[in-house]
Amino acid sequence: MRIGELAARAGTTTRTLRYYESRGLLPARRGGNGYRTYDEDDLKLLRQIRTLQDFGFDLEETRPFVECLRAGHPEGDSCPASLVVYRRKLAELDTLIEQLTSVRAQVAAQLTRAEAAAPGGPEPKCELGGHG
Amino acid sequence: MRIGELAARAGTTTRTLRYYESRGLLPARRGGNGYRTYDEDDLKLLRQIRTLQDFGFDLEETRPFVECLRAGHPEGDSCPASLVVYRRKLAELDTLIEQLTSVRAQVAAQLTRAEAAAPGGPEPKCELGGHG
DNA sequence: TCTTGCCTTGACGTCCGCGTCAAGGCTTAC
DNA sequence: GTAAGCCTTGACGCGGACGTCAAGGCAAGA
Repeated sequence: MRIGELAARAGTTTRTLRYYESRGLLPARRGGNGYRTYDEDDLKLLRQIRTLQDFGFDLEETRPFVECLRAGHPEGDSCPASLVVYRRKLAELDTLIEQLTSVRAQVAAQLTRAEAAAPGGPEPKCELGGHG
Repeated sequence: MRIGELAARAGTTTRTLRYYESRGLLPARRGGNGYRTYDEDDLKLLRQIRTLQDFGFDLEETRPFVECLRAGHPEGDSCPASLVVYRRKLAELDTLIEQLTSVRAQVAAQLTRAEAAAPGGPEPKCELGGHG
C-alpha cells in the first residue's frame, strides 16, 4: 500500500506520515519507483501512534509503544518501557488536572466577587421577584 | 520609571514589556531621549496582565481587564466585558478538565490492563507474601 | 499523446509569548 | 576620555506537529 492509502485508512494525512518518517518513528520501504510502501503492520503501528497522540502524548512518548509492537509483542504496551511512559503520563495528568482545578476555583471566586460588586446586575438569581 | 525598573518591579523582563507594547496592550510614553516612561498606574495594569497570564489567559483575553482599569475602574474585572471573559474561561476550563479526567481514566485503565497481562510483574501489590 | 492523479523532495508558514543576539545611542561615574 | 550600564530598534530562534506551496517524476486510462 502507498502513502495516500495508508493515510486515508488511518484517518490522517500524507504529510503526517512523512513527518513521522523524518522523526524515525515510522520508516517506509521503497518501491522501484521511489514510492513509499507500507503493509498492514505499519497500519497497526500508525494507529497506535494516533491513539496515543489523541490522548495528548508527545510524539517521542509514543516511540516505546511503536518499538514494542515492532519487536513482535501483541500490544504496544506489552513492554516495560511503555508502562513507564503510562505512569509518567498519569502523574503529569494528575498534576495538570490539579493545577487547572485550582485555577478554575480562583477564577470562579473572582467572578463571584466581581458580580457581587457590580451595581444592578443584569441577571438576578433567585430573589427580587424574578420569574423563573 | 523606565522599562527596566518596571520590569523588575513586576517580576518580568523588558522584552516582555516591549512585546506587550507591540500588541498595543501596554503603550508607553516617551522621554526626550526616546526612552519609555511608565508610572504607577502602568505597574497596576502590568500586574493585572501577569496575574491573568499566570491563570493561563491568552494575552488578548487580558485586554478587557486592562481597558477596564484604564477607564478608571477600581478593578480590572469591574466591567461586563471582563466578566464575559471570566465566564468563557470557566467554560473552557470545565471542558478541558473534563477531557483530561477522561483521558486520565483511560490511561489508568490501559496501565492496569497491561500490568495484569505482564508475566511475573516486578511489584506484587499485597499478596504473595510481600513484606509490607 | 495527453490528461489526471498519484507520488517525490525541499522549504517556508503557522501559532504564542517571549529569549537572545546584534549594532548602536544616551547617561553617569570615575 | 572612557568604561559601565542603561536604553533603542530589528530580526532571527524556539518548541510541536504538522499545513501548504513549488517544481517535477511516474503510472494509467482515453
